[in-house]
Amino acid sequence: MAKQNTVFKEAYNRCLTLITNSDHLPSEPELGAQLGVSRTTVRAVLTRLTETGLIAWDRRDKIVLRAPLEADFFPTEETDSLSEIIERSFMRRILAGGAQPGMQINELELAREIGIGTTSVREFLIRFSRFGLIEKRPNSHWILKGFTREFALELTEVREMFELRSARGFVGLPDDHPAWVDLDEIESVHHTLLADIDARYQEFSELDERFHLLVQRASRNRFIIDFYDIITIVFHYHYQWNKTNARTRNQRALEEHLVYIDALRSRDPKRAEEACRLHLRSARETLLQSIQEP
Amino acid sequence: MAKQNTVFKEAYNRCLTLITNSDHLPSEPELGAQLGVSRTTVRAVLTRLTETGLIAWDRRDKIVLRAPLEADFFPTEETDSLSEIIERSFMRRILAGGAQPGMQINELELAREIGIGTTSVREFLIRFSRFGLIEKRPNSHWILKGFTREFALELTEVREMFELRSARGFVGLPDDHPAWVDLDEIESVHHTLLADIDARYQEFSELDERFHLLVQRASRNRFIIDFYDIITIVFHYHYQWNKTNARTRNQRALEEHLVYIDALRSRDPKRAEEACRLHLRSARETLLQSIQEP
DNA sequence: ATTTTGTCTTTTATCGACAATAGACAGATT
DNA sequence: AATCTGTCTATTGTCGATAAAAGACAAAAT
Repeated sequence: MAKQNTVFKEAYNRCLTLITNSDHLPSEPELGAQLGVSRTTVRAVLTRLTETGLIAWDRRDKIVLRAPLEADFFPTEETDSLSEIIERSFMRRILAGGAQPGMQINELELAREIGIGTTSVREFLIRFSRFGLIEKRPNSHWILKGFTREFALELTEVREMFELRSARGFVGLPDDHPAWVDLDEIESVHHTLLADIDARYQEFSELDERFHLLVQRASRNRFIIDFYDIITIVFHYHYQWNKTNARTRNQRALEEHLVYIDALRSRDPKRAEEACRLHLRSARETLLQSIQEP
Repeated sequence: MAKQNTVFKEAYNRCLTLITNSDHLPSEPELGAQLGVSRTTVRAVLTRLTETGLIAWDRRDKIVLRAPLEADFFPTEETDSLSEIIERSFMRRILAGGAQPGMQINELELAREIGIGTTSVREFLIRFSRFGLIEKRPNSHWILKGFTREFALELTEVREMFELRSARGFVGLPDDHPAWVDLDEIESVHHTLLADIDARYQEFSELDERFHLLVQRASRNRFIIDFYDIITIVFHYHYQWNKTNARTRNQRALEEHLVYIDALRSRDPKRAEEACRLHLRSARETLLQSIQEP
C-alpha cells in the first residue's frame, strides 16, 4: 500500500459523469486536462472502463457502450485523499469537544486510530501547525493549544486587519477587473439564497468563503491570502459542528454581505471600511459565542 | 542510521563546558534540566564522559578528573540538527542566486545532493512552504516562487501592519511589565555596538532580531509573533549573503532603533508610530536594494 | 505539421522498520 | 519525605522500499 489510488478513483468517477453526456470520449491529453490528471491516470481509467464494459477502446476510438450505473462509481469514502481524512478526523477531535487545551498529541496513537502510517500524520501535523492550534516540542510530543477564546480573538484580530486592507484594495480595483464580475455573481447568489433561506441556509458557509476570498485576493499579498486558509478551515468546521441558530445567523450575515458588497461597488473607501467593520464584528461575535469556556 | 544523535553530541559538548567550571556534576535530573535534554541522554553523556576518562561516575558521585581538551568536543558539523542543515543548504541555493523563479524543486534530487533521506526533505519543504517562497503542486513537484521584489514588498507590507500594531501594544504595557527591562538591556547593547561599530557591526543582525521580536511579543497575538519567523529567516540569510555597505547600513539602523526605543519609552503612541514607520521604511529600502531584478 | 498514442523513466506518497530520545515507575539513597 | 538512580517502555526522527502518479520521447496517425 505505497500510495492510495484516490486520484485514479476520483478521476474514474468523474469520467463516469462525462460518459453520461456523450457517446464517445476525447483524446487522452484532452481527457487528462478535463479531469486534471496525468495521461498515466487517464489510461488507467480508460483501461478500467474497457474492462467494465462501459466503453470500447481502440487507440483513438473510445466509444461509450452503456450509461454508467450507480454501482459503477467508487464509493466516496475511497476517493477522499489521505490528508482530507486525517484533517476531518483531527478537527472532529479538537473542535467537537473532548480535547482539553494542553493535551498531548501522540503521532503514533493518532495514526493507529485513523488506521494509517505515522509519516502521513506527521506531515499533516506539520502542515496544520501553521494554524496556531498545536505546537511542537522537538523530539517530543505535540501540544494542543485548543480552540479557545484567545485563539478566536487573535485570529479575528488579524483577520480584521487583513480584510480592511483588502477591502481598501478592492475599491481601488480598475473598472475592468474581473473581480467586479465575480462580485456581481456572488451577489446574485446571495439574493437566491435569501429568497429561499429556510431551505438553503446551510449553503451560506461555502458562499461566505467564496465572497471573503474574493475580497482578500484584492490585497495581492500572498501572506494575506494564505492567512485566509486559517479562517476558512476554522469557520468551515465551526459551522459544521455548531448549528445553534444557524438559520438566523446566516440570514443576518447574508444581509450584511449585501450591504458590504454595495459599499465595495460604491468605490467609496470610507463606506467599504464601515460595512466591512460591521460585518466582521458580528462574525467575531458569532464565533465567540460558540466557544464554551469554563 | 534511524536518527541522528545530534541531541546527544550537542548535550555532550555543552556538558564539557560545564565541567570546565566545576569539579563535580549535579544529579541526573538537574543536569537534564540544565542541558535541556532527557535523563536518557544525560546518562548517555555521563557514560561517554566516563569512558573518555573525563569523570569518575559512581551513582551520585560524578567527579571531574581532568579539564576537557579541544579534541574532546564533537565537531560543530556533527551537532547541527538535520533540519538546520537542510535549511542552510536550501536557503543558499535560493537566496545566493542561481535559482530562477518558476524553477521546479525536486525532493529526490535535493535529498541526494544533501545526502539525506527524502522524508526529511519533504518535511522541511512542508514547514518551509509557509514562508511563501515555494508552492506545492499536489502529486507533483514544488515550484520555487523566488525571492523577488514582489515577495519583499508583500512581506514588508504585512510586517509594517503587524509591527505598527505591536508598537501600539508596547506603549500600552503596564510599567511593571518585564518587557521594559528587556528594552533597557537591548538599548544598552545598542550603545555598546555603536561605540565600537567598525569592529562589531556584524553583531547587528542578531540584535535586530531580538529587538523586533520583543516588540512583536507585545501584540500577544500568536499569528503576529509567528509571522516574525518569516522576517527573521529572510533577514538572517539576507544579511549573510549580502554584505555591501553592511557597516553603514547597520549603523544607521542602530541609530533608528535608538529613536524608536526612546519613542516606545515615552508611552506616546503617536511618537512610537512615527519612529516605527521611519525605521521600517528604511529597512524595506535596504531589503529592496539587495534584490537584483532583470 | 500537429496531435495522439505506446512505451519507458522519474518522482511522489505512503508504509514499516529501527536507533535516538523521551518518559514512567519502583526501589534505593539521603 | 523528598530526591535520585536503575530499568524498562513508548515515541519520535530518519531511512529505504514500493505502488501510484506524473511526465518524457519517439513512433504512429491524422
